[in-house]
Amino acid sequence: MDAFFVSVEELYDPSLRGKPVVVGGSATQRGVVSAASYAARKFGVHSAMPLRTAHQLCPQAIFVEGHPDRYRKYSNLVREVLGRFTPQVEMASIDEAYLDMTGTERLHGPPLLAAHKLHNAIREATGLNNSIGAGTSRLLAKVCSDQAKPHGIVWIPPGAEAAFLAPLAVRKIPGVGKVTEQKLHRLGIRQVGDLAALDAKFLAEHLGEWGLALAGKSRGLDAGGWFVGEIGAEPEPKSISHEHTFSVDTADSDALEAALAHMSEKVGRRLREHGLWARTIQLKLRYSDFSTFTRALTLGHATQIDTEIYQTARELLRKNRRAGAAIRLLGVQTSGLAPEAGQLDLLEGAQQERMGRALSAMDKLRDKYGEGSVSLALGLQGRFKERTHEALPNAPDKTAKPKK
DNA sequence: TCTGGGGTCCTAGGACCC
DNA sequence: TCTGGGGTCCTAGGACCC
Repeated sequence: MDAFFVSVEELYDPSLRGKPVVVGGSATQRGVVSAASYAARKFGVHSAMPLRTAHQLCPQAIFVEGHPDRYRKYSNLVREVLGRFTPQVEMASIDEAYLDMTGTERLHGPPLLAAHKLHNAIREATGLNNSIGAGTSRLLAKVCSDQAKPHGIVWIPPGAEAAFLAPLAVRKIPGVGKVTEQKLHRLGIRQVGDLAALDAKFLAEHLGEWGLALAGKSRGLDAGGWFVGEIGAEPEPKSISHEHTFSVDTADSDALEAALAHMSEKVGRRLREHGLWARTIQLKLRYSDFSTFTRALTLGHATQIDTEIYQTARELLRKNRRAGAAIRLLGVQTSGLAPEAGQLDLLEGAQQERMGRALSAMDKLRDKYGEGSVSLALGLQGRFKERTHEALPNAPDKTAKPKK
């Protein structure tokens, strides 16, 4: 999808159309640009840029808050359209998908015709601009769709892959970022054609396993960790996390632990939604100087219980934080996810099951009556009301049992 | 100009096991 | 008295993507 977040905002407020628009928050807020309209891009504004920088570059830009629910809604609409063309659809992100069109020629015609139908169908169903790349691999399709933007279609027929890729900058290959680009430049490699001309062994020597994958990509193949496997399988998440950058750095323990409790509840809730249990809890810490640390602990069993996640994260925080130092960001991540609770003795297992059911009931109450309607007895002194403005209600004392 | 939040994959070292 | 080879799990950090 082209400038997806901006385009969706334009649907809700047509007066934004054609103007420089930045999605991500106010111009003075801590944060970065999630999406910029093409009018804003003319001023050098792009995603991942600090909001304040964007404001300097383009003072007349309109800054709007992001609305994830709206984007999810339109993403689902697009997904429905894609499903009409082939069952083998893989959403690669909220605004990007791969379709395996193998064997659909009799239904949809040759690649370019099928792409046009799809392009129009998406536009009709959502009112949103989109770009389509078509080719013999996911890598090709992805690179083509980038070249097709905005609102275009690019198809590279079989056999033309290498010639199409050769003149492109190495940075155009998905997976080649700033660091790899610099590394390649130092080796005298600037274009994809330079890469393709090299011996795979040479690349492997300088870049390890990644070099081998690059050699394949430079020839238009789906190689390396990305892009392997069939299109269409919805993979289970490997980690679930929540993090928050404070609007002002803080060393206040109550505020930090309240934030941690809030994030633990968010993570626990999403684990339950996915029906997943986590064995590893990770704490993420960022100080004022932007130095960032992670500390993890793997439990003897798996959990999806808010309090257990919270207590583990809190221990990690208490043990590892630099005393007195102001903290910019805290995060809670869970990994080692499995669909079952796993190793527990019978008694503990039964307790976990009951706790899990109680929490799911709480989740339903929150759905119905709002986030503040129920809370776990997390024993908080502080309140967490950063940015989200959903302050936790006063928690009962530690001895209180969760209500039925 | 100070740098979000949600992810995936890779690397590398150490513990531990056979 | 010096010191293998393979494998898995865990931890920490980093590149990269949207």
